[in-house]
Amino acid sequence: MSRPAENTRGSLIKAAVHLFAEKGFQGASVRDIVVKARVNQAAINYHFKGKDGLYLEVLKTAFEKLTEHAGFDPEKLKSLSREDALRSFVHQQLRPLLFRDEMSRYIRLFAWESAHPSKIFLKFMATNSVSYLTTAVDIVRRFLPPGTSKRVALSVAIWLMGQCSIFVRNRELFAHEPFSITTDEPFTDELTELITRLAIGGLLHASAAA
Amino acid sequence: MSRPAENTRGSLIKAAVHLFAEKGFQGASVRDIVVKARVNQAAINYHFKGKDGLYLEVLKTAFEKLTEHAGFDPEKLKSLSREDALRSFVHQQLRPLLFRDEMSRYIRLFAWESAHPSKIFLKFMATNSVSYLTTAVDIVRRFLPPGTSKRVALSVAIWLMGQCSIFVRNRELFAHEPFSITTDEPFTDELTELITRLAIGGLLHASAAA
DNA sequence: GCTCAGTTCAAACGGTCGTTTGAATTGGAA
DNA sequence: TTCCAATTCAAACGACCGTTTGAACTGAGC
Repeated sequence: MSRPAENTRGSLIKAAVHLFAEKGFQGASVRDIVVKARVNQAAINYHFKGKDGLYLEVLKTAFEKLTEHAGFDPEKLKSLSREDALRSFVHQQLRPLLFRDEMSRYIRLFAWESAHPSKIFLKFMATNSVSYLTTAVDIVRRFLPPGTSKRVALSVAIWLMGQCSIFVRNRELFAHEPFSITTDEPFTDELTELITRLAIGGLLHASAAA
Repeated sequence: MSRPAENTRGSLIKAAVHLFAEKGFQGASVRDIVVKARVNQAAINYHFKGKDGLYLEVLKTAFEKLTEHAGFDPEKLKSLSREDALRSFVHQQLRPLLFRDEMSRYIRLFAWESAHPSKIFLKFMATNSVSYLTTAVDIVRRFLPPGTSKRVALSVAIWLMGQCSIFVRNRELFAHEPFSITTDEPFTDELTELITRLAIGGLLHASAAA
């Protein structure tokens, strides 16, 4: 295998990340991508067996980078108190706020999918999202009563992630009027504390009521 | 002008609302729309000067209906207890989960826009998102200490909306493996109660700590 | 030198897209 | 009834889509 082959693959993925993030899967044509990547038209089909294959590879890259930057260790969380584990989780969820450029492109990729997920994305999520989710479920279960159903625990885990994701997802919108929220490190730390406190309160309250 | 002309316009808009909401602007073809509306292929160009013109009209309709229906009455919320006001707000936010009424379809139209906002949509958000947000701020302020800063109150309001929006935004994703959450009416009601309880707990806890 | 996978390339394929065309149809006004 | 503008219609247009093709090129191994 010659070296240029890897170059072609790499530049195709890089160009595809940019264009899929900007225009979505349907909006970015293979011709747009090969022009940006400076490779031949047929390269996508040769290296990735079609546009779908390239997209799958892009999703893999995005997920890897996101989890890598989030970088939480499920084992480490278990050694912490439930409050500290929750705080650590929230902090990691909010970390993309600090990495503006590359990370926001990956988040944007997933934003496209949430409205109408493609089959590729669904297949991908079915296998790859489990670790994220089980971590969240494990944390909230330490606050919930022992008998709490799977469905409720799952809902609460999603509830927890929603409190963080809205800030991450709409970071650009909130940066402008009338919100004017600048997501620098002090704000992120402050927000981590705020959300952690709010979430713990909710969990304890719901737990006591049940 | 004859009567059938208005029928054609109306059924085109109605069909377009359905298909744009379901598939997005790019995903819904003019052929899909005219088939669903049971009109001729050329009707869109005759009545709306193209697919863009139809989309503009659809967005206008959605804007009108949403602002006119407004979701809820801020005055009415003030007459309720703070707990009931919160529950009402949460319930309203979760309404799109049921995907039954036309209002949910309009909200879904905007979900598509959030990934790749058009200029029309951005102008709309600048003027209309404020009312939603101030409503949320008003509600959370009834739980927070009197001296709470504007910035914190705003963050808490966003926090509250995030808990609901994650379910709405990712409804379709959560419907599949490994989540398998079917958002029927019983579940939505249950979720309303759950989120309300969690949110109230968080607000009281944060309030007491401050 | 020659061989031969691996890789790149220009060109074309069949299909769908949004839009245009020009004739046929409709229904109220003269 | 005749007229005429508004509307509907079947058919086609050109552009773009993802993909395929077969030949040309590349470079390590013999």
